[in-house]
Amino acid sequence: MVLQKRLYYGFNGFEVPAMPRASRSVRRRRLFEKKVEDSRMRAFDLLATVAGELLEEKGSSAAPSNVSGQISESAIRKDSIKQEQQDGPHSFKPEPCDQGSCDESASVFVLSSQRHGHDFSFKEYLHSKEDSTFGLASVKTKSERPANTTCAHDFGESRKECENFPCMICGKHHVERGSPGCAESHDGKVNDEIDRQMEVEQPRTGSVIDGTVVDMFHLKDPMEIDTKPPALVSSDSSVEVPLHGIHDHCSSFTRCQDDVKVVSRDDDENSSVSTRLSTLKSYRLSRLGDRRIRKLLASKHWKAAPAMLKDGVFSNTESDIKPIFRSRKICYTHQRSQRCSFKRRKLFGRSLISISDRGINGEAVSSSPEKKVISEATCLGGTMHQASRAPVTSQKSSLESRDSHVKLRIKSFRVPELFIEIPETATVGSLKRTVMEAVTAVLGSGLRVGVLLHGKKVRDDNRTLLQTGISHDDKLDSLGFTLEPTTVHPPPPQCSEDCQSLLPCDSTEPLTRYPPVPALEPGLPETSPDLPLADSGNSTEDSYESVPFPPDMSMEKTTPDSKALVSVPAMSVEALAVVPLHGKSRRSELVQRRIRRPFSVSEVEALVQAVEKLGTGRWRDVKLRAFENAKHRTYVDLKDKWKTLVHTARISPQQRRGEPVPQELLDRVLSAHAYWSQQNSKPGGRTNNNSNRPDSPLPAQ
DNA sequence: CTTAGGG
DNA sequence: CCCTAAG
Repeated sequence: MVLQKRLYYGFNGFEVPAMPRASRSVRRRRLFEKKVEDSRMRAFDLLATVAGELLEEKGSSAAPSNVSGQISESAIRKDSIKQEQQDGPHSFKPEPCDQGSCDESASVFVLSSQRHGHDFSFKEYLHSKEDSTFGLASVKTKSERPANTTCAHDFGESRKECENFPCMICGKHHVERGSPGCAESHDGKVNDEIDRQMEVEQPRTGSVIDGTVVDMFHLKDPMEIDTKPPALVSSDSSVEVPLHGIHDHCSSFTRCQDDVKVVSRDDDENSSVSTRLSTLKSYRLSRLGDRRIRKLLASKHWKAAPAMLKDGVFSNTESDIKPIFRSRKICYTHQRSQRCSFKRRKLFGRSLISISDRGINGEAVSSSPEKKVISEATCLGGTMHQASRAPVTSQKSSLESRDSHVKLRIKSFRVPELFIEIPETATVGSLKRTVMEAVTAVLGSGLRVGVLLHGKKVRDDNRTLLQTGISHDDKLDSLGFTLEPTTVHPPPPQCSEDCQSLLPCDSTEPLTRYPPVPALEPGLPETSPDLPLADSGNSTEDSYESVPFPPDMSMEKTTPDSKALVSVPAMSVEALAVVPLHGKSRRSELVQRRIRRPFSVSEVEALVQAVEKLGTGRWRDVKLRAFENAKHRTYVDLKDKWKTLVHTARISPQQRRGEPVPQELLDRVLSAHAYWSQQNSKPGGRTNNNSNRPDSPLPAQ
């Protein structure tokens, strides 16, 4: 029946411009932390990495607020470079992909800062593929400083301790300060570790990219690493804050387009046209177990620990980051998760979104160790710098004061590769919507932010910025953020964990796939004839799918110059003291709230029509009837909308807000509401006659 | 999973 | 929209 050809597009990823910091009101929304029970919660791959700049609040309250939403890598580079030049303080140098076959491999942007005559640079950025719940990055210093310190921690072994996300804290600071213990782990030390690890791991995962070993390894739980709160930072606190940017080859959407792989095939044939396709298929198969999986996920992985909700202090930190996710909430309770799952299912409807390994691979590749890009840190004096250059004394004082804030500027997030499947007959519009959907789903299906400090992941959510050193510039040579999937994709039935680990990197298997967009298609199941409105509703629904995302979100138009300023308030030490470091809270995740999507008049009309026919109390049916294709409208949403409609209809027009709903509709709402209220209240009587379940249209209309 | 309601 | 208790 469905013989139309479908196109598969693979996006290697694209840049998502950073978002401006959300308003307090938005952030006020409580954040919950979810604990991931199953350590194996290996999300697939890391979705994005972000380079951020951190500023000490002091004096730089008016940090630049433009986000650079680079569209293409080159653009990014230029941008960055340009910016750098402007800012002066940092030297920025994109790492060229010099490796022969590394055409696709990414390049690493490195900003190094010069501190005490040493250059720091983001040397590599690696992501774990297996337990890819986390990405891993390591920082290498320009080795003027031999890596001789040794850390007692062995980062390797913990492959299975997924929960223990790898985290390395490379703190030059530490070295310089000669801190004892693991704190020393950093710089060369870590790198060595990594390199070694890589060597070891490589064969196992067999991930070789462009001849460069790009594998992942796992480190012990960062927590394990004695990341002691930075002692009051001293001296160099006035050092410039370097900006480290990391981008992989496909960091930008535009760029990815070049890379878009379009494979046209018959859905029922050539099941293995290419790796990608086969991959797609496998995913499709995996969908079969969707339900079961969801349940599993819900019960197994999402048994959130509401108890952690009160870890308050961190909430603050995270709340500030939250905006990045477009106000999406992450499931944190069992039920919630179910719902999320449900939604996800719906959202994906016939489409699954997959986040391919590419993301990770790409990232990893991008930072091939061999590549060396160390730009000399040069100029200083940018505004930001100046800010951070505040006298030590002031720094200290700021540290002491509980009001000190840390300001971060996230240049952009990178969303990993996406795969979508869409009929050839689909319109460009639907393609756009589909992509949007995919993006939305990916972004909304649960992402959490990872924080990288000096290329190392900071896993301890209970740590304050102060403790972590994020509030000290001297410790902030680089602060990075990563977007990580919170979803747990159960390993393919046929594959065991090992299998996964053995998956070749090259196979950019899509984790999610986007099926064709139904709308606009001729052969789509039409709505029942007796529901004209529903039809319109349906058709419109889809259009709603293309939720108007914030401009900066749309890949089509990104604002290159804008920069988001995300600030993370530093927490007072005292506050921290109160917060116990529960081991659990480590693996917590943020929950994002769904994006708000106001009902349009046409949607309202469809809703009204459906309710008139079905009555209240049958939201499921209403949904199916009028919003079947509106994946983002759940029956609960419809119910809620009806509730508000009734309310709206009762209040004076002046009190109404939002897109005005035609009075006519409101009248119908009241009418229907009254009718069904009565109908529902007196069920006893002649149920049959009067209101037969199926559909008893409102009498007088 | 659905409903129904409170938040 | 979210969150939940109930069914």
